[in-house]
Amino acid sequence: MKADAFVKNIEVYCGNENIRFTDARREVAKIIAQSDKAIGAYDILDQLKDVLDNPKPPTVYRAVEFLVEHHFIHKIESLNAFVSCCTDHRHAGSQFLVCDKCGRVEEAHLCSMPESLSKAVSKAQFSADSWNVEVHGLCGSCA
Amino acid sequence: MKADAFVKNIEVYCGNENIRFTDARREVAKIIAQSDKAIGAYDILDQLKDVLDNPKPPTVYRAVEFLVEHHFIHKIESLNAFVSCCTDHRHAGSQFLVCDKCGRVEEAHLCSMPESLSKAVSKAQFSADSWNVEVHGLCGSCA
DNA sequence: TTGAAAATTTTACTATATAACGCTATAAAA
DNA sequence: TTTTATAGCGTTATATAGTAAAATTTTCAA
Repeated sequence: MKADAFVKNIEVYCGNENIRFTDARREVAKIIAQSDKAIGAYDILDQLKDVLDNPKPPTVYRAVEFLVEHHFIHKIESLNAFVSCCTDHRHAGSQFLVCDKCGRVEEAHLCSMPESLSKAVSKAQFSADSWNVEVHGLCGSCA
Repeated sequence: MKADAFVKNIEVYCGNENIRFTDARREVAKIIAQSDKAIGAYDILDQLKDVLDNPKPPTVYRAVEFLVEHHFIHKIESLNAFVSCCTDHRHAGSQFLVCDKCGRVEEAHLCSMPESLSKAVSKAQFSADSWNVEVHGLCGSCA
């Protein structure tokens, strides 16, 4: 099961790094990994109520903050929702293909910032820390 | 003055297209153009109170919806805020450089989707309608 | 001058996100 | 083992962002 492997992976990471993997973090991670779409904080909260005692918004937001910081999940800004990150790599950049019909989100994996973009960045004398692309449209199954 | 020219431009457009340029639309456009940063809906609302009689959130949201639809402003998703669009072109894609220090937003102007990205999109058999890039970092003056 | 279309106003509400504060658990040092 | 520092949590309250729906007004053309 995908979600279990995902959680296991975080567990190992936290063990190595001496970071605490608390119940709230574990359950939120699991909920996000189990969802086949990007999932919003309050939907996470609803599901969290089944496994934790009376969780409140900050419980969710703290957990997602943790998971984002450590690159286990991403926030899709145009949806105010979260997806699990399937791969391991640390990246300054992320790219998502968001299907406006079925809601599924696929992550692209560009190794580096596209040249036309990095040119524009340096032309503007801008120093980039992170970059995020969100492409909206229709996925293969919905097109 | 930049904001005046901006408003004038919309006025002309609306004249040509037979679209109404109401007070709310005009004032919201002016407020956004006058701001040197991306500005949120409720900050717009605050300023709007000085020039309109008791405006409420829907007043702002309708106006920005109009301005976004007609490509006069953009929404910066990672900030939940709006910037005026300096150029005229219709684009399926937009790119922003957001300074995390001073808050200024610069728009890049890629003519087309970067090749590495469009490759990833077609590889995923995805049909793209629109794409948006938000680069965070430090601008030239703040670096 | 009236009627259809477009836009607005208003009220109320839903959704998203964070501040603040005190308490608890854990880890690390003494 | 006790102390101490810190990370994390629970709780309350509230801030910020965004929308639904219905009544009303404005506009413009027939």
